[in-house]
Amino acid sequence: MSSPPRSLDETELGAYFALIEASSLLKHAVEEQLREAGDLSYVQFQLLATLGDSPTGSRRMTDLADGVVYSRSGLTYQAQTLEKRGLVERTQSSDDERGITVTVTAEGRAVLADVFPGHVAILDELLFAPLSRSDVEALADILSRARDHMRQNPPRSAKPRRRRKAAAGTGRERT
Amino acid sequence: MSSPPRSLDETELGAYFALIEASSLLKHAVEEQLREAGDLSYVQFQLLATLGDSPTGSRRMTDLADGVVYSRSGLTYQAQTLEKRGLVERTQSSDDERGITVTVTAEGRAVLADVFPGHVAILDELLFAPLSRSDVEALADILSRARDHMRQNPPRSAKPRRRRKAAAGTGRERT
DNA sequence: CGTAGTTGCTTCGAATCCGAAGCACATTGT
DNA sequence: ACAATGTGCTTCGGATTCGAAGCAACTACG
Repeated sequence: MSSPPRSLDETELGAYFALIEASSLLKHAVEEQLREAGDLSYVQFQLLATLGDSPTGSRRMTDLADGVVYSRSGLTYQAQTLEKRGLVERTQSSDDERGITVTVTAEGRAVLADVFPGHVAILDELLFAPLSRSDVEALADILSRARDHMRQNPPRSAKPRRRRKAAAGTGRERT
Repeated sequence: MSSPPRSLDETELGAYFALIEASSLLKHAVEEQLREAGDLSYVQFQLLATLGDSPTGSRRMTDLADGVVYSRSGLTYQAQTLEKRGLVERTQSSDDERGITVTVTAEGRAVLADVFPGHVAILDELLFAPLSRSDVEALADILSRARDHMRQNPPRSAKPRRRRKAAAGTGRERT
């Protein structure tokens, strides 16, 4: 509310840049592996993996969107793409007439299994190779906290679908 | 070459997911702020910031591409976009007839200055708020090492421009 | 000098992504 | 039951992305 604008020191800048760069590089590498091994985009892999993780192999769209950092529309797009390939199925939720339940198919699991070893290998080579055990532990701990914090504090996005009237008048709008 | 395929333990998975999620969330948040504050995409901001960092305010395209994790074509696109808005200028390198030197304009610097405080604020709120000083230091240290390692080891991308002959016949291409 | 291979950047086509708007079902209050 | 509001997902339009192919300028080497 009142924290004065301050600049970042060198360490903070370093952490920020390293975070962005490292994740970008890793993501690019993984994306390439996924494309070659199973013709999957990163999101598609994330979706399949999330579904495979579930005991029933299925989730609702919204839960998926929560798990992956993705826009709803992007999720719809990828779910449709995966469905066309027969890697997932989409069925109406029995509970909620407008809810869609996405389920990974046998073929989806097969593709997942096909891709996974290479995926792990990339992570080993690129991310974990230069890190010690305690590095990995520290990374997991620190970044988990950061992630949880960010999930709780949607910065100014995730608006309630339409700034509820004028309650959001933070004086931020332009023009 | 011979490391047997192994699975990742819980900590490693945690570190990996936390890295991807945290960076995604942060990037999304920052992107939104940049769009609202200065109508810049993340890459555009990175480019301007990189240029602003340089003493002369200019760099060659290739050096820019190295600094940012980006495809060449994407860089060309964004440089053109920024040029149309008058935030950068592109001139032929005197040295190399085919080299392009990109220079940030006064207006580009203005936009940068306009956007920067909000940018820092977001980082403070979302990334640094839940972290201690030593967390930040550890993060900077660990991720810098990871990043440097990845930069040195292009996984299988960054091919010498055309897989030298048929050396890459892994039998993976589909039809 | 001339030819071959490299390197810097752009163009091209297609895929992917997002936010805003829209539609349909659900829930709540009266 | 009805209206008002909230929620789940999709559609739409446009922006951004990438890899592959292409063009032009450099470099090496005979």
